[in-house]
Amino acid sequence: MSPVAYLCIGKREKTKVANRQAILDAAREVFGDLGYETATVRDIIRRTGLAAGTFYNYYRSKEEVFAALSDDGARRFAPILKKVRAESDGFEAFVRGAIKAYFHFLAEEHRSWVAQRPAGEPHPYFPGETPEMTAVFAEVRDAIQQVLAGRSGPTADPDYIAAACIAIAREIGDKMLQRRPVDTKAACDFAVNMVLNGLRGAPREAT
Amino acid sequence: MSPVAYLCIGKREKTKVANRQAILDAAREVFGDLGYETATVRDIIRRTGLAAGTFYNYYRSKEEVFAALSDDGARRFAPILKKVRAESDGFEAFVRGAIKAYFHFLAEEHRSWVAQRPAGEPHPYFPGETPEMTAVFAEVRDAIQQVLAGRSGPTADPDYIAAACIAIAREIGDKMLQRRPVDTKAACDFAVNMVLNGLRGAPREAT
Amino acid sequence: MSPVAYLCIGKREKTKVANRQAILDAAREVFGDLGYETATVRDIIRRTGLAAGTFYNYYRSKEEVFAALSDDGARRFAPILKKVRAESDGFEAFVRGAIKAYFHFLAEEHRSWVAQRPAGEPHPYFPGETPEMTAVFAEVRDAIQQVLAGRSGPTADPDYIAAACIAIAREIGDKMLQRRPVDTKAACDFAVNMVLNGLRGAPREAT
Amino acid sequence: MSPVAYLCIGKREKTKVANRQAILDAAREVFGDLGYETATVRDIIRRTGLAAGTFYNYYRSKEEVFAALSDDGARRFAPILKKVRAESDGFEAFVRGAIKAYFHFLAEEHRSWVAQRPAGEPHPYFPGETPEMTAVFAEVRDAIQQVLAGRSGPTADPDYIAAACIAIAREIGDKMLQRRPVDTKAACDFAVNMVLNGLRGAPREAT
DNA sequence: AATGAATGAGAGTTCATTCAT
DNA sequence: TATGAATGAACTCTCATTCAT
Repeated sequence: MSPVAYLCIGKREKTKVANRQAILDAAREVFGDLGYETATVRDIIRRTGLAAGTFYNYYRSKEEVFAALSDDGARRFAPILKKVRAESDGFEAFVRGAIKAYFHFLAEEHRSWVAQRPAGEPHPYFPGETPEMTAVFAEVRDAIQQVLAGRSGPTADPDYIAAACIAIAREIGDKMLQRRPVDTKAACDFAVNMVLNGLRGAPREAT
Repeated sequence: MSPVAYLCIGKREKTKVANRQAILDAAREVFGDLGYETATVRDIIRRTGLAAGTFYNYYRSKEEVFAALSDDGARRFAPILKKVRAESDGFEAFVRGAIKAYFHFLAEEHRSWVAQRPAGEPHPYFPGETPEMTAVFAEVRDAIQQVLAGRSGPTADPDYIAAACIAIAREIGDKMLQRRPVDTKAACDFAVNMVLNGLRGAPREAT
Repeated sequence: MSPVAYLCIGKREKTKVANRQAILDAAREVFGDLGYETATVRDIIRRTGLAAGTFYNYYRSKEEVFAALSDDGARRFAPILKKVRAESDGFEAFVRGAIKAYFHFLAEEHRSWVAQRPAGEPHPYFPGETPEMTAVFAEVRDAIQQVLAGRSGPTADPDYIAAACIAIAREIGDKMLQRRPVDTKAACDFAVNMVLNGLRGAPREAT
Repeated sequence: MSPVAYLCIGKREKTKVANRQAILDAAREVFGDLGYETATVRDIIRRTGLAAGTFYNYYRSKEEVFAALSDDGARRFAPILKKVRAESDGFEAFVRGAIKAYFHFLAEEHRSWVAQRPAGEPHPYFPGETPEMTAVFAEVRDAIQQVLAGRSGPTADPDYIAAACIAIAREIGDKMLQRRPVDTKAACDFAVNMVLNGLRGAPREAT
């Protein structure tokens, strides 16, 4: 409408992108604070300062913004993980690199989504179940299984192995974030040790 | 009330007990299917065929039936765990016994509560987060920490150790239940191996 | 069934009367404490120690027990009022006698039904609206109107007069019960004065 | 929000105000018909034709709409009463003015809230207990007591006096509204007479 | 595109009443 | 007749979503 509309990136355009991001950020915080079920769309848009209806211009539902959050997390962690794989020489190096990367990613993320586990609530929402992390774990699982598949000799139960590794990383990562100060080095050492020593027995059986 | 109440149980008492159990069972299923938050009291009573109000003759709220479920699970697992501790000679024996007991408990339980993870749902409720298991894990954590505390020499990070052990047991137990046939022996071997080997490194650091 | 059933007044018979009275008494208390609307049938039967269903053997509904309470109150006050009328010589004597009788009746009644006016509640239930008193006022209204009708010369607005007298008696009676000590004499004097002097003007107009 | 909000009112704002008023009016009617306790939020919104949830966009609870109604009534009557006090020379003039003002206020109000006393109902809600009137009476009580306090010589029981005056005004006002045609003049004369003559005796005692 | 009031299905819960025992 | 568990309609209130502005 305005004659210069095609010259500058319209304020509207910028707002559109900014709003999408604002909603995403707010959703991350709110899901972190309240959990997926407890969180309401109102909680999310209230935190953005936008109007209720505006939410639906960007996401069709609470579920969709959750999915978007997963994508977002995965999209940021995926390249990190890929780099680790490329640079790792052997399974041990990969495990060490991946856990380290994950713990740093965890620590550096907005702490906003760290679950505030409300005491009385029976069903807390914990970091590893964050939309972002759910997607991350899927990536990790694939990576582990591909690495294992590439190893010489048949490997015992790659599905169990991936599950156990992720369980350890998730649980220790969670505990790590609850401590002050957050000590990624110590957590990393513990988790890597646990995984590598733990697996030392298992694959051997298969040899 | 009647002095012979414990000898002859009237039909009323029988249905009362049966209803209480029916609600508990329905709640287990519904929580398993939908998760604590999504599940509604109506979902629970609908599954029993009872009337809406009847739920409140037995439990005062959704939260209370959840707690009852936790108690129920814990009450049944606690003595098993205690027996394992009493009969175990050393940490390894305890771990082996506890994991075995847990996996058998898991397998023998009503399969009713096995989460049906509906594909599209963003926030599944998985077995290890079952009310029953939540309580069980608390018991296990205590047991591990007591056993660790009793060992000679300072041990590295009992909190991390307990967390990792439980994470493995939970995750592998979950995976185990998803396979057909359910092979407790294999799952048990894997988990025990993982835990014992995994920990072999960690405590050593502390010596 | 028992062979002597027709000889003695069965325990059942006695219980039946006693239960009816117990429910009535409980209802009086509960209506007094909570108000008609807030009070529940459960509240009433709980106070009697009887079972929920038993209530319905005696009264068909909450409304019916309320009506019974009204009758009860009226039945006890009616003869008192009748006696006052019979013994009163002239309007003044009647008013004096009736107010005195009412205030004593009020003071001597079980204090149970004195409204506990819960502070925050917007709509308290006050003594004059007690089922018993509602019926009493109807009687008084009739008495006043009959007395006025019997007087020589047409009287101004007997309906207004009755309303005003009752309003004063009710309101002052209420206030009286709230004071410690309860001083029926002072309240009585005030109310009688108010009514008699107040009316002195009104009927005169009609002469 | 818009800087000219007070100049041009958008259609939205208009309906918003209209809805708020519609709910208030409906509440007045419903409270009048059913009484505070019996009335439900559903009853209120049903009468407006709005959706159930809409009620909560305006009032947080039944209690809040009741309070709003009280405020509304008091806000409109308070200035009238204040004017009467300012213009009245002496107690008699004040009483006469206040009662007249009250009766006119009563008559001119939306008749909507005139209680429809359904015959069978055991616990009618009568005008004087209307949320609006409850607030009004509090004001009147204060006014009477202040006027009495300002009089020369100690006065007998100002609390009883206020109670009696209000009782008369309330009751006669109520009766007045039930008659056709509504004759404020007659009711006013009767009530004023009653109050002034009635009090003529009482204060004298104290002299 | 942004707004925010309106919507109405559905949540948890209560309670007068019924009915098998 | 007494019991008290079962019933289910109705309540207050929430919230994802729609839609007129």
